[in-house]
Amino acid sequence: MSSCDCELNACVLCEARLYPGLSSELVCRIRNLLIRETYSPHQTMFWEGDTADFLFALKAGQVKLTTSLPDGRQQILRLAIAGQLLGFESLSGRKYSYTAEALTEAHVCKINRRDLFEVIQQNPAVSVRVIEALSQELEQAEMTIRDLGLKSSTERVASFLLSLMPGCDGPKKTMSLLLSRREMAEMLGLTEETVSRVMADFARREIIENGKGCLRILNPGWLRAHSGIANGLAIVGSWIILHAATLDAFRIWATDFFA
Amino acid sequence: MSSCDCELNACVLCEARLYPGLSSELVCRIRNLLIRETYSPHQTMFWEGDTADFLFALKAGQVKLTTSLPDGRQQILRLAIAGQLLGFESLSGRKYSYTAEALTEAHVCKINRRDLFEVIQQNPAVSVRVIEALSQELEQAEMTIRDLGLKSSTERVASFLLSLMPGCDGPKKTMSLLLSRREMAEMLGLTEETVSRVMADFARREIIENGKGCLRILNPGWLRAHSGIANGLAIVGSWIILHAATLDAFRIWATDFFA
DNA sequence: CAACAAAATTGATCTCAATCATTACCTTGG
DNA sequence: CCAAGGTAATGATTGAGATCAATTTTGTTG
Repeated sequence: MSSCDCELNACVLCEARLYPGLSSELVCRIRNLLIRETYSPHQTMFWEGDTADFLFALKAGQVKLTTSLPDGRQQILRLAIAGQLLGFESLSGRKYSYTAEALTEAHVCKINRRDLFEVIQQNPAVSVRVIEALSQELEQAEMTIRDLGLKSSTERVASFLLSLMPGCDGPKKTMSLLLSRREMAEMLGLTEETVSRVMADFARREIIENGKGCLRILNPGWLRAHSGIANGLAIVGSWIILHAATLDAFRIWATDFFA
Repeated sequence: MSSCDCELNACVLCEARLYPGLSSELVCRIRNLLIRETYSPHQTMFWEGDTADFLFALKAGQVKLTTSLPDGRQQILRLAIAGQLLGFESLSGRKYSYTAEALTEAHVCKINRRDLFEVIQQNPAVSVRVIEALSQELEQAEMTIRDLGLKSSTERVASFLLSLMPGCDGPKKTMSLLLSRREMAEMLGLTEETVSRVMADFARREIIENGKGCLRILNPGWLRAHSGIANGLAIVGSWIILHAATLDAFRIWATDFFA
């Protein structure tokens, strides 16, 4: 396709994440509908309430999604990462339901909502990818609902910190913390002060170690045990009491243990 | 297609919601992959942790989606209604991430996960529908996140009651309340007692009137004003102070008012 | 570097909702 | 009829986290 004005391999991430297994011809056709953009840190991609003309695929970087009640109370819905889709929530509505602000430099592909329909109707592989991405985001959102509905402040901060750990491999790895205390509070449904206190407590117990804008997790095991995802299991006399929800995890553990 | 063993118009909702504009031939082909099922009230469709072999489309009825932490704390994620999809969150994983229990008699179509991929790859119209449905569910989930993160107990109960109102038309209409106090609490991130107190308070103020399993909203305006979605607006001297998030709603209100 | 502003920490107090406990109110079945 | 068990309402008390306030730390700018 000679009218294709983009090199095939220029947009690796985009291609890898959205168009695996498509012919180069098809990719090119789609490419012409896509607009690539880069946002710098703290730049706002779009505002809650704006007319949602474009939908976005995040190729690299991290984006903060915020919504608020009319009286000004703010909630961070999630931190979008590479591979996620932005703005699809407004597919049937007309307006963005949240504000999207880049935390790091962010590379996106944006597409007009009409063009999107054309693309997904013509490219089954793309629609499968979109469905998978949306399903995963829905699952993640539902886990957030669970956490906000059930967890204590300590558990919320603990699970948040764990969610920052890249591969759950080695402990003691320093990593960057892009959010301020206020933003952490806005994510976790707490106040700035509470987050600060919990973090200070963690540091005092030598579970974490925090410098400016970065963080080192010294004791991920403790965090896991106090993040609410720990197994509910009690030993009373010669009885082992465990919650039904834990049964499966226990089975695996027990099999390993007694092998 | 003679091998089609179902009448075309037997499954109106299913067709209407998932397959608009498809040829009857295509619909028939898809139909053979679909399994229709009916669940009675309190029957469990699937359990959290079960292998997710099937995905569901809810055609009629109401289904409660519950998840829990390993120590037994429970959270209702949402009440699924006709037109919504169930189990898609497990599309890339292997297990259901929540338990689905019918509240009313529930009519569903279920489909094997492999067959689903075939269907959406062959039928662009279906995938568009699925994408729209998932987007809407994601938007709804994000609104729930906002509510759990920000709202007070009164605001939570008020918005929950409003969400039960069918068409926001006339007030004073009696409707059925399918959830117990405990279940309302599990939805709203509160305790049974708190919900009971707030409801009693509403009844005392003559905002609602509640019998067993049913409910009459006497003053929807009050509920709206106290559900957290009310406009943030204060008048100080000759100044009108309003939050940026309210600006748009205010503009519309003001235009009407001064016309 | 001083001077200022913003972010973070820490302390004191308060409040809303959780917790604990009791009673009332149903429904169902013997 | 009462006994039993489950749901709801209500009271008394506690407690986790919010709020208010002060201080320290960090970052920014002339």
